[in-house]
Amino acid sequence: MSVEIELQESMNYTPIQRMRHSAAHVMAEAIQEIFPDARFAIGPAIEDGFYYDFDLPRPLTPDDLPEIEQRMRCIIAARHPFQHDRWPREQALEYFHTKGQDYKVEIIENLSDAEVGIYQQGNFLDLCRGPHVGNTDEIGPIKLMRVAGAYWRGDEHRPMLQRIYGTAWFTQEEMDQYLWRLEEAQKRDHRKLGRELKLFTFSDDVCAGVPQFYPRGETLRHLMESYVRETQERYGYQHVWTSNIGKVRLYKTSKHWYTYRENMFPVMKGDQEASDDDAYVLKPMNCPHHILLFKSQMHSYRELPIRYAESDTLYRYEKTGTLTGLARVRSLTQDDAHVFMRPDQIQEEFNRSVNLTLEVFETYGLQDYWIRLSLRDPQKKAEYVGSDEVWEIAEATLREAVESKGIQYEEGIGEAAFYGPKLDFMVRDALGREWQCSTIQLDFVQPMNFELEYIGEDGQPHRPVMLHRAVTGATERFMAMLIEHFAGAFPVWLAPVQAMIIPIADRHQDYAYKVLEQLKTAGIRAEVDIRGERMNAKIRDAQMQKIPYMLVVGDKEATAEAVSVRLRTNVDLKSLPLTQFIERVSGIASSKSLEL
RNA sequence: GCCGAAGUAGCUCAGUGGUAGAGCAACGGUUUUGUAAACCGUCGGUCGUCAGUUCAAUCCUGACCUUCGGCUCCA
Repeated sequence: MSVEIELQESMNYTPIQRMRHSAAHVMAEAIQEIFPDARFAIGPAIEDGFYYDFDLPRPLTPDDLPEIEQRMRCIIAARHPFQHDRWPREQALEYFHTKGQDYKVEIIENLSDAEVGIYQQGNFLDLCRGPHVGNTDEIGPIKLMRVAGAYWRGDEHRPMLQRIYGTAWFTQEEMDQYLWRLEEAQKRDHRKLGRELKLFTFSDDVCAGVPQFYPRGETLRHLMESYVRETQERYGYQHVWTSNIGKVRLYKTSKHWYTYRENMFPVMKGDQEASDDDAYVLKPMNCPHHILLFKSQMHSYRELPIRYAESDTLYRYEKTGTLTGLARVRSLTQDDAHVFMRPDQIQEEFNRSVNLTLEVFETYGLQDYWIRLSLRDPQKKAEYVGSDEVWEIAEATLREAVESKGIQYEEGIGEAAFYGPKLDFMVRDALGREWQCSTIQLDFVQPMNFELEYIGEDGQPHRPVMLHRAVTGATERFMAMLIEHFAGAFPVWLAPVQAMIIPIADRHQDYAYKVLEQLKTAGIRAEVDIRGERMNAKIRDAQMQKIPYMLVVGDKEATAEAVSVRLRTNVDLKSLPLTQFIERVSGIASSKSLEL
């Protein structure tokens, strides 16, 4: 987000945002007291709080926060009024230049107004459009959360500034509630649950960002992927399999090489005499491979659309600093598909993709997502391939398709893929970070790169249009989201272990295994807990593993061919005939119900 | 990749310039249990890796690996 936009948006601050923005200024004053040579960048209100970016003579550490916070409290208690003024542009430039405030000077230079806003509280004077609260004592409880690095203007080629994030609320109750919410969110963190529920792990001896899945995690992956596969087939997709490696020249043809070569895992250069173009890399994306499948045969207009789907693992060398549990990995399994179609089929194929995605979201009970229409940044045309004309057609077509479908969306300028605009489904994780999952991309460019053709009704070759789409995106990232969405308590159809059989005493083990056999025969994933623990301990452990059903078996159950059913919701269903339990679970699992 | 923090037993963590501890887990024994942790005992760590400083390094310094919080990026 540009500084200009932030400053403009600040005009529309809500009361709490205004207070948070004022808190940022107070923090800046505290910093000025500690570091008289500090240079100030920007300090807006954000969701739940505020931040301010500083250029300081030394790095901040978390140990600095208490002192800054203490000084802020003093400033707040000193009841300084926020004084607003408007200075002529030249005066402001002169002032900030004299003060060595280069960042402020740069901001003013980018403003076209004749006058600029100035706010002062206590000894701190800042360039700012405001608005602010009237007096520092109107600022509620504050807490500084963390220090972080941030590039000036978000540009990695510009200086790295130090950012302090803080939170501010009108009342202590709201603050406490917010901190409690953060704690609760941390309990859902998929990295923590992934270890506790024995789903996956990472090893320093493999590769950063490459998860290793335990049996329970693999079961979960497999169920997720099977579900998408079945659904896709119902929607008319055909599955293909392409390799895990490809030659550099393939990705040069698709132009991916020129944008992403730094992110491709090199494998080897085969023959010493071979050219660089013949070197191998691990497959970073499927599109060129699917395109080869299409291109290697003649196609009639009657065959279209052709929908090739593939769910396999791609490798991308993501920068180390970007890796985050399963949410950002270097080995990602995309439920990818490429549709080759006639131009007149775009609308229908788009609808088909959207419907497929929404159906899957519905099954998972996902509601906390939003949709972004990702467009090209017209200021940075060089970063995209394809002519203006093609882009205009693609963007207009996609926008028209979204609107005719009646979908609510927000536009994301500069969020397009390098070959075309897309529709992205954005989901939030437990800690409020947003991740792109599903995506639908319209592409007129790759068919040109590969000179794709089909034979039309007129007997002449025509160029097809492509649709790239992923339903859940990457299995890994979607799993991260599901773990957090369900807090590890997966619906029955997804639970790696659906039932834990708990024999009360050793003499009940035979019956427990008999129950296990019958459950397995019925396709229910179950285990017997034969450890020498007491029943209470076994129940506790199954509960902590979020296993949907705990089946306690003792003398009564053995004689009655029954199981005593306890749900992970603490509900006790008492003794049920085994056949009745099997019927119940089978029904819930096959309907993918979220009930127990 | 950049800024900052961190890495001690399988997990959660304590600790010190003189080669380390707790709880849980695991294992062994006792107990044979009716809906969220029985009791006793045992094992377990070249303190992330490699160099350097030092009589002596888990502790200090450097590089690297990995993780965490952000920034940038995400076909």
